[in-house]
Amino acid sequence: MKNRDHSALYFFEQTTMTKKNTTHAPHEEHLIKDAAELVKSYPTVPLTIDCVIFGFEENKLKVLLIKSDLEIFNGKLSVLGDFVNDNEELDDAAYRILKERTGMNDVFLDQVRAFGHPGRHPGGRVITIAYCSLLNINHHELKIHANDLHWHSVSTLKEMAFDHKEIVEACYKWLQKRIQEHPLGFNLLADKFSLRELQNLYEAILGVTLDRRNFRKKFASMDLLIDINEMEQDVPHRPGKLYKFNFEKYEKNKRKWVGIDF
Amino acid sequence: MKNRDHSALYFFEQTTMTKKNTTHAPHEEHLIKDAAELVKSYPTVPLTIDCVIFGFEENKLKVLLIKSDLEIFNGKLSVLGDFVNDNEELDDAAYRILKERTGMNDVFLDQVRAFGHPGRHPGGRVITIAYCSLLNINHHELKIHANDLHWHSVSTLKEMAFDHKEIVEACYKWLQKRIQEHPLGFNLLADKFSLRELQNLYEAILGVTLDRRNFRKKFASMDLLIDINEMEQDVPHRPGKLYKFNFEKYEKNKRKWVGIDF
DNA sequence: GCAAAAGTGTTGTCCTTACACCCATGC
DNA sequence: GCATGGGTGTAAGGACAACACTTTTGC
Repeated sequence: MKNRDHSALYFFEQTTMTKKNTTHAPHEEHLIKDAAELVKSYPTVPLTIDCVIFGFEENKLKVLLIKSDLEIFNGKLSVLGDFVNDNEELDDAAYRILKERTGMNDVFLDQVRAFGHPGRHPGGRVITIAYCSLLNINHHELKIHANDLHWHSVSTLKEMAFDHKEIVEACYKWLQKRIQEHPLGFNLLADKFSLRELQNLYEAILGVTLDRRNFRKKFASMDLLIDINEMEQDVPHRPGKLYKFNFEKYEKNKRKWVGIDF
Repeated sequence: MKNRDHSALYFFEQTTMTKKNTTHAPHEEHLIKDAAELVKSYPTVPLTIDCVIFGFEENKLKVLLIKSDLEIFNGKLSVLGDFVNDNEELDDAAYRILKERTGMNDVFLDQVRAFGHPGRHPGGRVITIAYCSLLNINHHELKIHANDLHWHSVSTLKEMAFDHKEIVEACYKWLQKRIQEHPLGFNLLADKFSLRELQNLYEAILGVTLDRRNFRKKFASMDLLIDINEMEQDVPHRPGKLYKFNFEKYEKNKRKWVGIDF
């Protein structure tokens, strides 16, 4: 069968059961009538969500941490977590936790992945699903300081409670990848920002230094920044121009992506 | 504070507690001594894993499905799932399920994400974690045909049981992205393969047509294919050269990745 | 006037794309 | 000899990397 002459869509319009199946009669003898009973027979496990909330301040990437209130961890740091309520959407639970801890709910929040190592919680098996967020520290003064809630530099993380070091690192890698493919960064700058601030942010998150001219050219060629004809104020050097990100245009054009590269 | 003159690493060597913390005494009054009791107080939920196993045959991408044995779904299709045993690693559970259903365990398997919509299972709330795999259909004859296990064309999926349509689609998107950044595709070709086979695979998975010369140049420039000086046999046209993928070299060189693009 | 950062252009290299012809094999 | 896919090269355009000097402001 030839392919080259077919449009790509053609592949996706064909019926393709393998022959093997047609030689077997369907097995309909043991259908389960009571789904609820089936589910009751499953083992169950406590489920939590951990929110890894990154912020940016003084040109450093930070992450919001508390001291674990488990005595066994002896004051080690932990990310913000809580259990998921019965019949609560996972995403909703994540936003609830974020709101409970920071008062914010106008922040994107993405699921990263589940962590379920049986020994990860000293009190028994607990599955956790990590969510990741990025927000502007100066937009969210911490009103609660229970458990020593604070922004901690990502670069100086030592031991943490549970497997939270691993979770933070997984989220950090996820973030590094994500910020290169999506305009996350603008969520953690002020509404108006200078190109220098934008570059500092990328450099801090990616852990690299970038050529200033090339960086500016890159964003200029994307044509997604709006020059608002304002300048920085109160800086101890020549003030830079301020921009806004053109979210509308970004949403319209999105990403036409094909590019094998590994 | 200036950044431009510092190496990237410098950012990651600094201590950065915010001032806010130092103005608050630690709250040590309510430490929890009994972690097990704490965990016992959490709600629990059944946890399953669903394996979305993609295969490639006759230039079409397929996915391994069974008929749901829940009467309520009336024979609708479902991916391979099972609950996670007590104290079983999530990854282990995924490999166990894959092995139970296909007999295989030399296949990569990656977690995609968790699905936890409260209404997704008719028997009550069940959280599932989707794992995704890609394998060579011809390496794995299906020995079990319980529940009408079969390879189903990805392009003709209709309604499915549970939220499995959503899960398959999420995994398909994940796969499309993943195969462009990682050499997954070689797992589902024979050990020796022609460039045409490789291209067919990419075209089928990505749903595009690619220019043959450019495709070949791309892989030639990567220099990750080993020309084994053999030719295709028994093809009804001019035979092509056969290659192997140089996994060793790939592993050594990996990916030095920075490239903002959205 | 000095320190600090803003702003700006060019060149070379590489990657990507588009495109057309002859070749080897089976039938 | 014909049908099918294998194999190849080139030119143009775009993206990226490297690189240095002048300008503006606060102090």
